[in-house]
Amino acid sequence: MACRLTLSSSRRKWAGRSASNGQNVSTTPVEKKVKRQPLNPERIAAVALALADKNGLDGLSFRNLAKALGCEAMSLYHYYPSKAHLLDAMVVICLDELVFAPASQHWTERMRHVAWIYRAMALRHPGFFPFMAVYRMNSMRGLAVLNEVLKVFEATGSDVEMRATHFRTFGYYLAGACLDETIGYAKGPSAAEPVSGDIAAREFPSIMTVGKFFGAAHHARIFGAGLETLIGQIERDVDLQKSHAKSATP
Amino acid sequence: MACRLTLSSSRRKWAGRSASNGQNVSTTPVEKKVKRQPLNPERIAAVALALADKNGLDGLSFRNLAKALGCEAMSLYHYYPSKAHLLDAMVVICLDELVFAPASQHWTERMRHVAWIYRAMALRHPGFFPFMAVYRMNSMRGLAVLNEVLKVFEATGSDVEMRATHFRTFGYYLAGACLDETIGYAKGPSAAEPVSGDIAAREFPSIMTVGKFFGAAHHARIFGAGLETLIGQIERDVDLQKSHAKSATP
DNA sequence: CTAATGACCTTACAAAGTAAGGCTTAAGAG
DNA sequence: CTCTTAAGCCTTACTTTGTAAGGTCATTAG
Repeated sequence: MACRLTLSSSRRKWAGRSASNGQNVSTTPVEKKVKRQPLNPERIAAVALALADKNGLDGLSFRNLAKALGCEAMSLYHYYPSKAHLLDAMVVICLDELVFAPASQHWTERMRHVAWIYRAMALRHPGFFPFMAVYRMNSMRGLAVLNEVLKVFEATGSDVEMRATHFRTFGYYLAGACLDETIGYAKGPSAAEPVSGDIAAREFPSIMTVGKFFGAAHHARIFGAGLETLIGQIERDVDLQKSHAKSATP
Repeated sequence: MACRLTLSSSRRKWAGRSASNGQNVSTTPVEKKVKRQPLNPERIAAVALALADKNGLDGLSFRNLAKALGCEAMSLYHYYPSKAHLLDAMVVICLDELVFAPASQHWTERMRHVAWIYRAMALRHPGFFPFMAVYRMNSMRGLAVLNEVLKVFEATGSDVEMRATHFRTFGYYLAGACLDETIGYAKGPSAAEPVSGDIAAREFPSIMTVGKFFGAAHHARIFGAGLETLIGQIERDVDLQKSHAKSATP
């Protein structure tokens, strides 16, 4: 109930204020509009996404974001009622980057396309993707994407259970692969001794042996290998089911 | 620099103190040791893990944890220098639950075993696993686990590049599947309109159709399906490579 | 000119991690 | 039996976070 602000911090705040948007004050109208673009939801979310990708999710606070936008933290609440809503908007930006192949293409091609554009999206947002991977896609936009992908699996002509199964295993693989490829970026809270190369070489020879194929140069090839395995299996399953159906109704 | 504490909050704190551990004070020695087990790193990490699994990662703060342990937040710093270190210890608990199959078994069986015990571990810790999935396994214990799994892939007899590839795709799948199965638990920060069933049925018919196979009852079967696809591919690749090697040196 | 509206800001607070250091108690030294 | 010491736990305080409540100021409507 009593005094809460120290004089020093209070003074610092005012100093910052008068320096940062001096162009609003009527005195000394030099430097008319240094950066004072008006705010809007799109710009906020876009800058937030860029910030998250650069500094990781932990580097994205309302105050940091406001600084990047040239405004105050509370101003953002005029456009997003909470941080969760902002994060949702950032997810939407990412999801909107997913442009699917036309239905005229063969489903194997469409499936490949889904996988590669999803991965490309993840790699474009390495700092933010780990959040997306844990994001429940039960929003309007999220479900729309899932629905679109499911249409590709419908195009295989398999029955409901089979395409549900294929869809999920496909999704598991995509999420896991993209997560793994982006995890290095967003340095999460791990304080553990990042084991030195010397020790690793002595203690973990199996890791050392395969180590040279773990670099980024091999990521795309490995991703493709797993992907083709899954698509190949789907093809075989679909063909088998179709031949069964044919023999059942001769 | 001036006064910072309000009298009211200060008074509340003291009231809480004298009430909570009255057994330490020499007055009224009723209720000798209600719950005052001494702290130790193992107990702290175990309780933290239980707490994270119950309330999700966001429900795990030093203050909450201290309350669950019957001590004060700062006491935990006597055993863990930071929250990151505590999280590392929790990861170690989870990793220690992974007991691998003996090397005498066929590699296909060992691979299946790895997959199923990993999934079991994830499902035992649904609230914490999403953290693990994003955790960089470059700690001593993490690398030890990876090394152990790699030994299984060495047992296939394939060359270095091939087993690196198989290992990674296998890991992608595992991580993605387990993450997906545990995401529902840890309700992350999504404020988005959780679309109502009515709307979903109208707007997303493809999702509705497969919806009944998305329940937990189908999780194990679907996980197994993808797993067998991958193992089957690995078998085929390995056999092919071996036959090539044989024909090259007749 | 006045009033209202929209856009942005200030202040304040609770909860989080944690730095600095104080109290308490039990074990050993004299 | 007293004194010292240190382990174990705690208080206080500071910073950073999200955000509630409400203020300010300019632009536009009446």
